[in-house]
Amino acid sequence: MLTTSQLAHKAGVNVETLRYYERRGLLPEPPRRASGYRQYSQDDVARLQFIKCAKELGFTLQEVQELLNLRVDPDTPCAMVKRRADLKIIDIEAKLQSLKRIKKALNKLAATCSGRGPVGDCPILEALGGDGTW
Amino acid sequence: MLTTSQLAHKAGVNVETLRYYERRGLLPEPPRRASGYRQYSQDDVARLQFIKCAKELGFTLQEVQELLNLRVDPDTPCAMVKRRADLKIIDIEAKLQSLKRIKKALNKLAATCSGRGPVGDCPILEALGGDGTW
DNA sequence: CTTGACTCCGTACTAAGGTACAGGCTTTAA
DNA sequence: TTAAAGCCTGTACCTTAGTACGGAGTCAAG
Repeated sequence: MLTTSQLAHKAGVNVETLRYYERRGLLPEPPRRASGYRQYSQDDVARLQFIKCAKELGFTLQEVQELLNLRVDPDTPCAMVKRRADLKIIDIEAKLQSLKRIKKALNKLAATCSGRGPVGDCPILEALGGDGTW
Repeated sequence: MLTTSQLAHKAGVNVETLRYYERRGLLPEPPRRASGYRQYSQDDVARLQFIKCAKELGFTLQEVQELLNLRVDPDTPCAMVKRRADLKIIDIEAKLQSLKRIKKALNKLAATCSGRGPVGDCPILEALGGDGTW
C-alpha cells in the first residue's frame, strides 16, 4: 500500500496532480484509512505511468480516459467496444506515420549536415519533401 | 501570394493563431504591402501544416520551434546541429515505441472482445502487460 | 464613391492541465 | 508526548495555447 506522496514519487508526478486526476476521474477513488488517508496500490503506479506516457504522445486527458475506460462490460456491447478500439487504432496509426516521417526528415538533415552540402532556409521542411502535403 | 485569411483557411487554423505564431517566432514575419497587409507564400502553408502535425504528436510549440530552427548555418557549428537532430531522433524513437505498444494493447483488447473471454477491470493496462514498466 | 468585407494592432478573455496555499487533522520518530 | 512531517479539503493561482474583441485603416464590387 502506498501513500499519496509515495505514489506521486514513484510515478514522477506532483502530489496535487493525483487529486486532480481523481477529480477528473482518471484515477479511481482509492480506499481510505480510518483517518481519511488515501491508500494506493501498484496498479495505480502503472495507471499513472500510462497516463503520463499517453499525454506525451499528444492525447488529451479526455482521450486518455477513453482509452482507460475501453472495457468489455455488461453495459457496453462487445461490438461497440471493438469499434471504439478500432477507431483509436486508426488514430494511432496516423500518429505513427507522422512520427516516422519527421524522424526520416531529421535523419536526412543529420546526413546533410555531415555532408556539408548546401542547405536552404528550413531544412526540416525541405527534408520532409517540399510537396507540403501533410 | 496569400492574405492572412487565405493562409488561415488553407492551413486550417484561426486567423488569430497566425498572429500568435508570428509573435512566438514560429512563423517568420512575412513581407507587407504598402498598406501593412501581410503577404504569405506557399511555404507558410507547409510550415503551418507541420506545426499542426507536430503539435498533435505532443510536441510543445517550444519544441516545434526547435525542430524548425534546426539548420546548418554559420552561427551554429555542424556537429552541434547534428547532435541536436540526433537528440530529437531519440526522443521520437521513444514516442514510436510507446505508440506501438499502445496500438498492440488495443489490438489485443479488440481480440479479447471478439473472443468473449473474461476481462479484468482495465483491459488496456492488462494488455500492456502488467509489469508496469513504462 | 460608397459599403461591406478584410486587415491592422493592442489588449483581454478562455480552456486545459496543473500547482500552490491555508487551515486543520494524523503519524511517526526522537 | 511533542514537534516535524505528511495528509485532508477547498479555493486560488499559474502556464500554455490559443480566441475574441474594439477601434481604425484598406480593398474591391457595384
